[in-house]
Amino acid sequence: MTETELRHIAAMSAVVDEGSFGRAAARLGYTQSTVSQQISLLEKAVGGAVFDRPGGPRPVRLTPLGRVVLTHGRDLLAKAQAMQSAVERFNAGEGRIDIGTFQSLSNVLLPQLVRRLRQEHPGCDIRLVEDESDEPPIGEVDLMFFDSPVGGDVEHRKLFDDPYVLVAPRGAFPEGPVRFGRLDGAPMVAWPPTCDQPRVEQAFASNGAEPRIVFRAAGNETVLSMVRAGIGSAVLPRLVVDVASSASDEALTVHELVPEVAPRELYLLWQAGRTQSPLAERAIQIAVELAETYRV
Amino acid sequence: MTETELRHIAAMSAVVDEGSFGRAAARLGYTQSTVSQQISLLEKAVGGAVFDRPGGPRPVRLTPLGRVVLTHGRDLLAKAQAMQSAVERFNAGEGRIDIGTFQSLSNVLLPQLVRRLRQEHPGCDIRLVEDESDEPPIGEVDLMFFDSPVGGDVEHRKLFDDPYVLVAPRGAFPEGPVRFGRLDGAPMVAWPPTCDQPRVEQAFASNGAEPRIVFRAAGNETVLSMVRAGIGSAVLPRLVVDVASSASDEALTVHELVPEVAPRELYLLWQAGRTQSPLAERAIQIAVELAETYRV
DNA sequence: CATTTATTATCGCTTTTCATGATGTTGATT
DNA sequence: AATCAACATCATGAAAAGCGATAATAAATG
Repeated sequence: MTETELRHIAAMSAVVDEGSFGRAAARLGYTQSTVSQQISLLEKAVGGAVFDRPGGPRPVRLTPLGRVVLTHGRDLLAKAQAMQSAVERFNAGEGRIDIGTFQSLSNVLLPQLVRRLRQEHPGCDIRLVEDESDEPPIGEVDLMFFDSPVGGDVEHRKLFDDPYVLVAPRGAFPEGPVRFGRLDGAPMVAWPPTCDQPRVEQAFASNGAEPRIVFRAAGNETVLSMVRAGIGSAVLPRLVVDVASSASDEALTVHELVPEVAPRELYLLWQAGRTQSPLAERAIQIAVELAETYRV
Repeated sequence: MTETELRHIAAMSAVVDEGSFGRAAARLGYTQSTVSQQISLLEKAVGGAVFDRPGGPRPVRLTPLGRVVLTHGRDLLAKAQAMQSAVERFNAGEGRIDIGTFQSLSNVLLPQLVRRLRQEHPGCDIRLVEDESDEPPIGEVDLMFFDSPVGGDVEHRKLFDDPYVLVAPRGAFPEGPVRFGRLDGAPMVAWPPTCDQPRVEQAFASNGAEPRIVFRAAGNETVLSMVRAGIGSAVLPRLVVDVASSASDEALTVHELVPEVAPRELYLLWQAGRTQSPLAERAIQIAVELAETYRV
């Protein structure tokens, strides 16, 4: 038995609408002959006539079997169309995207990225997965921000370098660069030893300075508040400072460090060898564009 | 763009289940090559890859687009299968049949017909449309019992003749045939003047007898009860009497009429030129068979 | 490191199906 | 009887399905 084909059902549906094979053919862009054969094949497939052809100029009429086929068939056609439109929406970027991030990284670039994505694709569904554990949740997300180009099955794109700077209560240091030696024994506020905080403290050690860490907090805003309150200074990526405090913050001064600490790097990661959705592709593109504006 | 085909979606679904093109092919009775091409065509149709093929013995994995297609596609397949099974049930006679009838006609043959249909097709849906109006509801039913082979676009099959007999309270008449003349002025119970009751009264008239109708009721059982109660006699089709009263009904006697009244005829009608469902075909067949047993 | 193994992709070929245009058939209408 | 408006059928060329063989790939294995 031949397989029941969507286009045959479409033909049948059109015939029912139009009341004649010929008009149905015209509507579908086929020949009457073709429709005739399509219906014939459909009838072979379902094992019986779906139309009574009274002959002459009288319109064809559904048989009982035809009613059964039509009912289900239209359902089928509707579903097929739903699928097609879902695919089209997907390809137009109206899908869903899951972006992984770390709180300490996400403050700068992510909000702009999300804003532009939503602008371009109002229908899309953007989910942010924030995870402070050391285990990056890649594999569960489409895209992920991170500060190192993890190994393994992961592709990456470096976005920009974010140099570390010293943030101090106004007056604690004279304007201009500050040598690491000056920080030996100075009171410092810092992140907990996650992320690349260890790298910062490594930098102190290799410059022969041992800071006195008087407070640790994970939130960037919290750390800066402590500094503003004069509790101590902090070594933070520049973008964190720029974003979290206005440039003309009266209570703070920002100093370059000498010698320079290896800057924090920002990467966009995704699972290797995996086809991305158009939305994810676009997200990468936008992220790179935005990164340009930060790379001084 | 190529049209999205059910068989491609089926292939995709199988690939997802089996984790490999080859195994999917085996399951579907295709070659691996064929499945590969089917997926390729499907991908052309939806405008992007649905699988990531990592190469080597690693199983293929769905892309985001693939997930969209699979979700809708499986739905589509389910609907297609639902249609096929509906068609099969229909062809097996598990469909529905609407039978039109008149109460005064239906008591004899119909119950047996329904019983046998249900026996053969336990899943089928039999609906009886009883209509006492003079307008036969043909067109709204598949099959219809009637007492004349209506004209127009109606095909018919004569089932049997049902001769009229006289039913009387025991003792009212001597055993054996009764001449019409004997009924002149006799108390009679009768149907209301619908159906072919007029024909009966016509028979009286043309035989020079004028009965005294003391009661009219539409229900056969009611009429017979009246006769049993001695209120009068009745002229009824034989089958009505046979069915409604046991043959050895102590209170009744049954007499042939002389001269014979043109018997009531029972026809099975259906709309001409219309393909009947297998269930209806079978119903006609059974009705004819049953009719044989009544045709003396 | 070379080999094996488990995969998918591709090529050429045959068979089937699709769609067409021309022609035949049917039954009402004039 | 001729005409008209339907659907059916037939022959044909084009497209696609499906197959078998072969290549290509990447992990696993020795």
